[in-house]
Amino acid sequence: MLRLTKKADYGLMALKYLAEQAVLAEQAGADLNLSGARSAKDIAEAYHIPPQLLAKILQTLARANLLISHAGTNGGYALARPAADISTFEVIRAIDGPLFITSCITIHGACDLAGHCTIKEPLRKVNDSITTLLSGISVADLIEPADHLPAAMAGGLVNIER
Amino acid sequence: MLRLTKKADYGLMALKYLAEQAVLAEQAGADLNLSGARSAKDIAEAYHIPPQLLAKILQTLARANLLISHAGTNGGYALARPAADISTFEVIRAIDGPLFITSCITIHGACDLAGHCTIKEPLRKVNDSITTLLSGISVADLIEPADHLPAAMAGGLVNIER
DNA sequence: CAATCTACGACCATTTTGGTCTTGCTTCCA
DNA sequence: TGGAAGCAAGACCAAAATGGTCGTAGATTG
Ligand code: SF4
Ligand code: SF4
Repeated sequence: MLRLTKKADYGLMALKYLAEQAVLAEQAGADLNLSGARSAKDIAEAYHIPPQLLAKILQTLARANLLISHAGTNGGYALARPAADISTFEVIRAIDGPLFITSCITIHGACDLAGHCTIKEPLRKVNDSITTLLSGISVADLIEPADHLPAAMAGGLVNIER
Repeated sequence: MLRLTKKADYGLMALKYLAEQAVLAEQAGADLNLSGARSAKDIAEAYHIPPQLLAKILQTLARANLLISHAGTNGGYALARPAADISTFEVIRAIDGPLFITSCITIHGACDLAGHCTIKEPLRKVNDSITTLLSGISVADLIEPADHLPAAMAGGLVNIER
């Protein structure tokens, strides 16, 4: 249950890696435009994950406008936005699709028991809570765990009532 | 991603159903011992879900001490504890097994990149947060959405730092 | 133009999930 | 006392999701 797919896992790792590279490039005063661009192969090697698979993941990430790709020699991928502006939720959704907890929520009306299902609404709340939680965590937070996370969202998180 | 299996879904529905039955039985001043016991078939029919499958789910739930089973004519299942004392987390874990977000967390050390994975710890925090969230929601909360949910846990929920 | 990248889609193996069937055991009660 | 009604357990199977590969085509640079 509640398993994060390996693809999403890989994606997050790559994002984090790129975020680190961006920081390094900035420190070195490098060209801001392509700061920290790395090829799929480089990242794959750094983490020992199947290069071809990672490539595909990065492509979907690029399609979702989370990454900027640049083909050709010395090309590669770079973050489309500052790491702090990319939430883990976006990443996961981009990779694994918009599917969420129950079948009914996303594949709107797919579950044939939707009519006499009494558990649907409460579960949607749980779902929302998790979404909120994930949305509150940026890629930047992954690289250096932050304790300044939005306390504001706490209320919405545990609130199941309408 | 983060998909709740249908089995868990069914399980929750059944639990909720039994919780309602328990309330009804109590109101009618019925025998407290087997209050609201229902057969697997009854529940399955009420929600139009495959009876055999539901039966198996209820069995695992009974094995996990969440339900009490009683064989024989007029037998069936009843909640082992008051609905307010059964958390959705327990239910889900009983049915879908202890698997959680990343492979590394539960199948301790299964992921072969565990060594050079830098994302593991932060994800564990996220995982814990979801666990806490789920643990805070009881079956009783499903039947009648409560707004008196523990605000105390909010802090722990969003805290990713160590 | 050649090397180095990304882009995209088809394809396949493995695992997980959802669901069925069969067989056996327990309890009640007529 | 013997069914009927119920649970218990396991083998088994079909469909879907996941993880991963391959091949080909197009962009970019030097
Ligand atoms: S059973 Fe209810 S909660 Fe589950 S998918 Fe169907 S409608 Fe949604
Ligand atoms: S990649 Fe990292 S987070 Fe994902 S399973 Fe492996 S060790 Fe855990």
